[in-house]
Amino acid sequence: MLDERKRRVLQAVIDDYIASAEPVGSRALARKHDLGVSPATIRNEMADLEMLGYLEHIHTSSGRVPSAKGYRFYVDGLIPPKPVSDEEKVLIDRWYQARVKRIDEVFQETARLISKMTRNVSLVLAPQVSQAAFRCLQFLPLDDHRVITVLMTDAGFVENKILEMPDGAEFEDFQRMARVINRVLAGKTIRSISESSLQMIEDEIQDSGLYASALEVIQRALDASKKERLYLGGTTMMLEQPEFHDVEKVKNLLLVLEEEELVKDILHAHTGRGLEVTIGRENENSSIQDCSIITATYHLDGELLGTLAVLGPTRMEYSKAMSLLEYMNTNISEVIRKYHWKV
Amino acid sequence: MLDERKRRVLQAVIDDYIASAEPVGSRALARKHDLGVSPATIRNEMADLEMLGYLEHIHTSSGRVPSAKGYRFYVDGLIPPKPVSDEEKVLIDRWYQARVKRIDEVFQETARLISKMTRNVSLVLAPQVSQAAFRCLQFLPLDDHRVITVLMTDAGFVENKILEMPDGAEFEDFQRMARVINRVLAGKTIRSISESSLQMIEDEIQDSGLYASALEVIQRALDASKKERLYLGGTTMMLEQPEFHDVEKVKNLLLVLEEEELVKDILHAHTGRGLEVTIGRENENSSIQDCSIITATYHLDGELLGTLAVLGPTRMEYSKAMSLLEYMNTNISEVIRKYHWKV
DNA sequence: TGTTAGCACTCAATGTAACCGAGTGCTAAT
DNA sequence: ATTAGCACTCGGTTACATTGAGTGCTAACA
Repeated sequence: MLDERKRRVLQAVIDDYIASAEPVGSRALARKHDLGVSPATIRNEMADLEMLGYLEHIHTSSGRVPSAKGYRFYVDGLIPPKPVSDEEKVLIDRWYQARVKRIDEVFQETARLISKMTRNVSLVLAPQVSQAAFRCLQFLPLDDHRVITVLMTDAGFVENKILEMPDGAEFEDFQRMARVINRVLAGKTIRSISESSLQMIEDEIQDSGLYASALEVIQRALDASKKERLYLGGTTMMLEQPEFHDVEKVKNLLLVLEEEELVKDILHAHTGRGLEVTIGRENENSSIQDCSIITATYHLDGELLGTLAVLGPTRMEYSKAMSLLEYMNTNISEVIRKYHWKV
Repeated sequence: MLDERKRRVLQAVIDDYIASAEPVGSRALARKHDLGVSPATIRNEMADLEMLGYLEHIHTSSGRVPSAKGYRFYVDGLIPPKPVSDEEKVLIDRWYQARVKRIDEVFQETARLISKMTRNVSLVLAPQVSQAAFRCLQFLPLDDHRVITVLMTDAGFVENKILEMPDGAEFEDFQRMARVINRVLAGKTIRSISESSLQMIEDEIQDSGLYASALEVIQRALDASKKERLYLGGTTMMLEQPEFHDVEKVKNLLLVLEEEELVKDILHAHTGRGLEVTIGRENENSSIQDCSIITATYHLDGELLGTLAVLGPTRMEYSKAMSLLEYMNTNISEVIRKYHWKV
């Protein structure tokens, strides 16, 4: 374990580097933070820290830069508390109370706020619709051979999908089907709609001669609702970070972010209860190994609903991002509770 | 008017510059395009073209670059036809025929295809929902004091919005209202729902004591449907263009593109029937004055529905982008016709 | 008279050398 | 154990010469 002074030096180095994005040297360090020792001593300490793997050296005679291990130690223990400021809280709260919104706006704006305040990319994974309670399914005629299926849930999600009517089917049939479906599924969580529920529907519908297509229709409507939605924010902001002054890097990162499934996988890797920080190489995905991700999962009644995350260069303001995520987390949980989300 | 040879030289210069992004000189020009004259002659012609304002010179002794006027002349007359290749057509057609989709997916994918094939940013402005025919409005209870309003149109658009119930209102009241509304508005274009229609509804509802909130509720549901939707594609692609190797430029452009209203205004400036090309300084908006926009409007029964556009550096492949837009335009018109869009 | 070869000239880009300065590592003094 | 001092490193900057693609002009040419 590092002694007190080493820890202070390490913290000073990292704080400095996060603020300046430049390798930090002993003299500058002694000047800014008063550690009560001379640059020479700091040099010795830094050499030790490098031996131990917490700092890195590009070459002799350029300042030190934190290593992944250094950031890890920093995040796990040294990190200075940097609570969300009151003005920021006001800003956020005002927004959340502003007015009743469609639930997807809530997620979109949450992403926007997070990225605006951390100046990094933010990611918000919204709960699967399938975790909400089924409210009703309606069919509406679109034209002679197509119907619109509208699925509604407690949380205010409305999912719609165009279905082709099987040959010979009449819209009347769909309406009858809707009545059956709604009766059987009323109040159920979408996810919990199991084989047995579908079986019941099947049984009821069978006499009407619609059996063949009925299950498929429901299945497709439900499938559409299983998709988790991903909201991105601040892809522009990241251009302000010095590490993204290189267009190649920007392009790589943007390409990753465009792959929705890939991003979801990355987020799904973090399902722990509290905040999780993944630093540089710790990331599975090699194209973001010079980035860090902070994730926060939100829950209701102990059930995992979704994830908030900040993605930035390893040199990111961990403290700020972490406290902000924590704060937004409580906010979004609150909103979801208000919307009567059922699990 | 330029004589034949000048036109050929101008075209060669622009073609070359579009392909290479480098100022083009007389020697190289003579080598690649065989114009049948020596570099010296080409130099003379280029000097003339510069006099006339079609070409520009950063300084003595670097090749020529087309001026806005040069591009304009090129676009208006010289442009080599570069039809969409058969493979590309196959690719596009296959996609369009793939399966029945939600209409918003059609627009989103159209944007993606355009940007993918032009390697530039694409913009797709979808028709206002209000240009579609009203199909039905439904209220669904969300909780004690809120209802979900679902508005459906012929074209398969489903718009939903959460409304707060006025104090003392019962969900029953909303259902009665819905019946009235649906009867009165059936078959009307949403845009054409005028004061008189609303008046009729008002009259019918009045006795029920709901008058005060009824109009407002409908109005808000309709308002939500007035919004045109904008779909963007290929913001990543543009990073491949050499003019965007500078992060500052990228940032500026991305900032503009983030301002949805601004972008819509830019597109609204072009309502002409065919393709319109706006080159560099011709753009009103100063932050895109080193870009060109090509717009194509699509129509149904003579009525303007929406816009497809490509946004790229002034040095863009006009010919390709133009023919592609034209092709996509017929495609999307076709799709819309199939979807029974009513104006 | 229009075209072309030749040539002097220009200027961005590239390469090279010198220098500066922030920073280190080591040693010796405190 | 700490620190002052000093030699050394190396990226970054500046200055300067070189290169090469390109022009403009003039004179020769068809």
